[in-house]
Amino acid sequence: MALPTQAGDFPAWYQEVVRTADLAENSLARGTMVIKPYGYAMWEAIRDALDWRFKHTDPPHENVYFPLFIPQRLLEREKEHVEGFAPELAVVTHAGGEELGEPLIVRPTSETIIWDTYSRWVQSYRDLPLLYNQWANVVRWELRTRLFLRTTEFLWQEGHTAHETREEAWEETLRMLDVYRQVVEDVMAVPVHMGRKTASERFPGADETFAIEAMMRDRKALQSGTSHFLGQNFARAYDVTFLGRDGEQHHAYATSWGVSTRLVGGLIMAHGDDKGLRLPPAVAPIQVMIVPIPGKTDDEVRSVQGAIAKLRERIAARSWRGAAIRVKVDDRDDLRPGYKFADSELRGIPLRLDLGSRDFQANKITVTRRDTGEKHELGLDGADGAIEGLLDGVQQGLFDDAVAFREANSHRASSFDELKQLVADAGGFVTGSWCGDAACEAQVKAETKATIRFLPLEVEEPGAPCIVCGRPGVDTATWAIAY
RNA sequence: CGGGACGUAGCGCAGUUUGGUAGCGCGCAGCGUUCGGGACGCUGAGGUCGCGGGUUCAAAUCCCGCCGUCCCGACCA
Repeated sequence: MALPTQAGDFPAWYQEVVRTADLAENSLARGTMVIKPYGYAMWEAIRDALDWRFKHTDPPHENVYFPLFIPQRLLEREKEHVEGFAPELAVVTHAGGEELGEPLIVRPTSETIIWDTYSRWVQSYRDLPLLYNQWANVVRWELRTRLFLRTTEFLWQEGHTAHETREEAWEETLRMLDVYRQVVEDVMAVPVHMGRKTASERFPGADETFAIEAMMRDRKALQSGTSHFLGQNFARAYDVTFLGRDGEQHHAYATSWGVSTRLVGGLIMAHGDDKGLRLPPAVAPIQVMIVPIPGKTDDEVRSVQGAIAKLRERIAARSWRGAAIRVKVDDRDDLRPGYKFADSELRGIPLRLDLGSRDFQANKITVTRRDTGEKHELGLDGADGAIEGLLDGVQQGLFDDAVAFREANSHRASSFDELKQLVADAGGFVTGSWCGDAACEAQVKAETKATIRFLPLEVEEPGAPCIVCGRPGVDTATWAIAY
């Protein structure tokens, strides 16, 4: 279980944590997984935080649901889009005991069916904007899969908006990217960079793709969410036109944005350590675990149990970040305390309270922070009052840890040799000047396996020559090996 | 699709070279001793050895065919 120092060993550690912490397991169908209650609860916490923010933007978004199946001809309307997704489509050719006249695609994403529908919903500029999101599953026939990070079927949300003007759609694209940043940083305690993608990493059919990029504990990058400015491409392909204020017909402008259950994988890999998961309290299905340490005599057992029951109630009656504190007593009577300590750590529970008869007699209780391992002694009577502050501490501590780790593993390169050496020896993020040519980008990938993870949100002239070819740089790029 | 490895109990594996009663660790069930950092003893349950065919007195083991999984690469939230 030791956290590997070599990137190549990381998958084994990851697999082990996902399995032993009881988050998910492989299922029978190729590349798919069964998400178990503990793992699903983590997803729910992330999902709810996102959903709330979608609904509280100005103007707000609403949820809708579109079908799982997409008629093949519909998908084929947008050329770049269909070419991008063709290799990874699952197609239903038989149903009801017969071969279908027209195959049905299992959605890999829903732009096509949604924009076909929007063509009937939009006639006037007064119908705009459409600000809709759906929570759904999608299927992409990936060649290699890994629990949560890349599965054949995954859960996600996809926002699809239609706008009157280019400016408005552009703003929406960046607004939702920032919503992702907020949730991933504030709730998951994972710091991210927001940036533009290069043309080669762009979503098929998008004019511009933005992403949030996080660093994992093995120093590899994980694209954690994307927000696309789709221009008028889908409006043209699906005839979404409206009569404008000027009395003329116009094509609507589009955005789409999504995050998936991959975030759960990112959470595990951004915070995990030798002992297993480390969960930020905002995501933790159980925030506080109370471990009773039974005494020798029946009297002792009873008094400890009584004290724990009272403490549990007092903690559960308190709230943190607007919700009741999720507290549990590990009352499994067939396990020894040492096992329960390790189990609580493996599952990443932010705070553990140990109470035995010695504590009870001294009227105190020991609290252990999962993120740092620090132990504090609290008075038994006022212990519940300290929990909120401690949860704040863990939430902030994990974020600060991750920021420090990322900064320690971010480097600048001024030459190709330096880039190659940094990627090979140090790993992490390497920033340098780039001429904008896809050939230079491809050369770096071929020689180092590193790809450009992001460019700054605004084009920024680096004022230095491209570190690959030496021609004038037009952008500042950050390279990394990615998941 | 190219290169490599593997398929034996719920999980992790040994046994295959050299054919001869199906094994180990963890987990699981019962009982007892334990219990402040992953306890121990005893007893027990659990297996069409991936599938199909062949060779043989006898196949997890040898031969042929098929299926599946994992790892490295190309694809990707």
